[in-house]
Amino acid sequence: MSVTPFQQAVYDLCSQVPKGHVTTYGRIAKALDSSPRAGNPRTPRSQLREVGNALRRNPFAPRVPCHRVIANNMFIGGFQGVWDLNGATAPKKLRLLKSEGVEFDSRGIITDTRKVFDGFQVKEM
DNA sequence: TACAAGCAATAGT
DNA sequence: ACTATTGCTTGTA
Repeated sequence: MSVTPFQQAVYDLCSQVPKGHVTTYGRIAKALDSSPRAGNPRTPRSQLREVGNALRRNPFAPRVPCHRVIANNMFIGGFQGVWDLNGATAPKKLRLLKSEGVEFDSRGIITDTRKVFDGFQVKEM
């Protein structure tokens, strides 16, 4: 499958998240909203799904730090399409993030919300 | 090529 | 706490 422009934008934004930081779906959606394409009125709500969709497919599996994307409610979120801390992939995501300096509590909530990255540079298309 | 269904969520009520 | 939302991606006919 080929990569769509939307996915490129999403992955680019994901790549902008520095090591040891995380971001949220809302932030990405908002960043995308800052570089709208004419004639495409969209709302952050719809973009959330698009972002999640793109990341879930994740054609750039380990190349894109999709594990640095968490939910806006500070929940770590899912991984590889599985939204379950007891799943097979979530612990992996937790360990990955922890190795980068981002810690979560036993419920999967980030302990240091200051590590949420919010300085996306919107790339012009 | 065309159509239909689904989605790692969020905001508002 | 629950419900509604909304555009893009993916898969199949």
